[in-house]
Amino acid sequence: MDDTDRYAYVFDFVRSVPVGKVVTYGQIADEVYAARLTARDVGTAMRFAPRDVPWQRVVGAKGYLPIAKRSPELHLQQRRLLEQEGVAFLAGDTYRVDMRLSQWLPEGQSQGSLFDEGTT
DNA sequence: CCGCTGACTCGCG
DNA sequence: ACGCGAGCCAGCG
Repeated sequence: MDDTDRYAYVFDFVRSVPVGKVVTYGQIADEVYAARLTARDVGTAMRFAPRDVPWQRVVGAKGYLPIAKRSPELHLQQRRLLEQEGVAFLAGDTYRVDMRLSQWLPEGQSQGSLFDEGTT
């Protein structure tokens, strides 16, 4: 693959994320093996994301929003966009998305929490 | 080509 | 549960 196509896999994957769902940087790096990128590179890729890419649906591990640390403004916008799409945040925490409810799992992937659900 | 930075993660205290 | 440091590797000056 050409270097110029490297991020294209990432962008395409993000575009495939349904409204109301989110994916993590690490998940993308792992899922889009064709791009051969690390989670951090996915973050770099998002800076180059075309306008038609729903960047707000990409979150950090555990639903944390890494952008919050660098740009409070982008963090606010991301949170607002996600809330519009119906993505739930953890109660009293504007920095974390409720991954159990909103993480998008491409076909085939099993959600570990389905087994851990009955914790009580 | 070299060194630093960063929209990340994971592991340890 | 939380902060901190190390590892990673592609951009950028």
